[in-house]
Amino acid sequence: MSEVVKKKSLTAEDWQEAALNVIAHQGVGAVAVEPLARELGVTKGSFYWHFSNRMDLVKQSLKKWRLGDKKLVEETILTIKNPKKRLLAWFKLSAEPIQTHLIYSTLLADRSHTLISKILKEITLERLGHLQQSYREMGFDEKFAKAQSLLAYSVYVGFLHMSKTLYGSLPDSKKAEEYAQFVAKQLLS
Amino acid sequence: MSEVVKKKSLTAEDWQEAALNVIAHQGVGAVAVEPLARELGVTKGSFYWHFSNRMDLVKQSLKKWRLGDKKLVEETILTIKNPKKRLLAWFKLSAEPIQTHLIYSTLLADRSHTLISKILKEITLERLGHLQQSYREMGFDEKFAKAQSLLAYSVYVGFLHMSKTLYGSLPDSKKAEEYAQFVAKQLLS
DNA sequence: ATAATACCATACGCCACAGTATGGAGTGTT
DNA sequence: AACACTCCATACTGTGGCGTATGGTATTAT
Repeated sequence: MSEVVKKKSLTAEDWQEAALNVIAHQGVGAVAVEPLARELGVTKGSFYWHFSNRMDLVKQSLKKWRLGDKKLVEETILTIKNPKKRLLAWFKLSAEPIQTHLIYSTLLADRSHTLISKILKEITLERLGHLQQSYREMGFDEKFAKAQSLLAYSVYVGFLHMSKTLYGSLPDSKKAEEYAQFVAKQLLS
Repeated sequence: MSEVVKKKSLTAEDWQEAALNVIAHQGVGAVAVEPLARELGVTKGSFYWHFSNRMDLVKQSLKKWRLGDKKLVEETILTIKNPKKRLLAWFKLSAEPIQTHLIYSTLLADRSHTLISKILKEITLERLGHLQQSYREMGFDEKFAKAQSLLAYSVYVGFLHMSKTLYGSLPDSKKAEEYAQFVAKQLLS
């Protein structure tokens, strides 16, 4: 039914998506050219036509991921005017079983390259900013908003790892919803 | 001053400590025999006298780590009778800048081997049990104790990653103490 | 002193993957 | 029909690490 039409040739995006899939489940270190080529049913010849080298693929893949993730947050979270509701939506989205979270949680422990560390720091600071802003808008003072946003973000990161560790995958939407509600209750009062 | 006495020969423990150091900073995937040998000033010949192969080293290193970590928790946390004080002590220890936390946080994103996943799950469940027990002893009902322990443990895991991500290393004792106090205030009331 | 044992160096074969060089099939262009 | 361009296969070279085989040196035991 789905995708019966065999593609004649691959695009750079095809390679990036395959790479992101590997990153989400095995980490950046597992992104290898030849295995990927095998998986896609082609050879290295194709790869080196689309990319200059291995790191180039990783770089562009993560760029693609960041763009998609940013778009998701901007459309579903930042559009919410009420700060408390915005935070709640953030907690809920955080617990949603989607690939972007898997990628992020895998990146978090990867210190194999300065590029990764740099990206991680940028994203984290950006998101902490959003949280802090919301807490400020709720009327809390600067210091508390900062501490609370750090706490909330720690919960987010920790939760991702926990679920992956315990269940082998992210929890289903129902359990996630429950958990998000509990977290919100503890962190929004 | 320190360790002026050059050792004549290496022990298996020397290799394990070197491996744990690599794991803490680069992850299990970065544990390689020849680079380690270079670092220790010997050759592979030494390694394959002490261990049967690479995975054997990883296995024994993580075993050593778990033993040390378990001992630490048992001596400094589980001996505390008062459950609230015990939890506070746990939060404080969690924020302490010691290697064992680095190792744990690095392992959390490593899905390169079933052994790692297995170990992670065991440790996590064990620690969650301790937390849950404490919350129960504080008088909370089963369901709340479970949810709260999951939340607390998420904060712990998240905090480890956050500090490493933002500051490149675990925070100093002073900041850690501050943070632990804040967390305790939010999660112990 | 001699023999055994502990520890390590050297040298080897093997393999997986990175990256390059080049040719060639398909498709569109004029 | 001739050409160009896109995409990929094939066939290399090079490197880094794994694991083995074997011999050597220092230490300890007897």
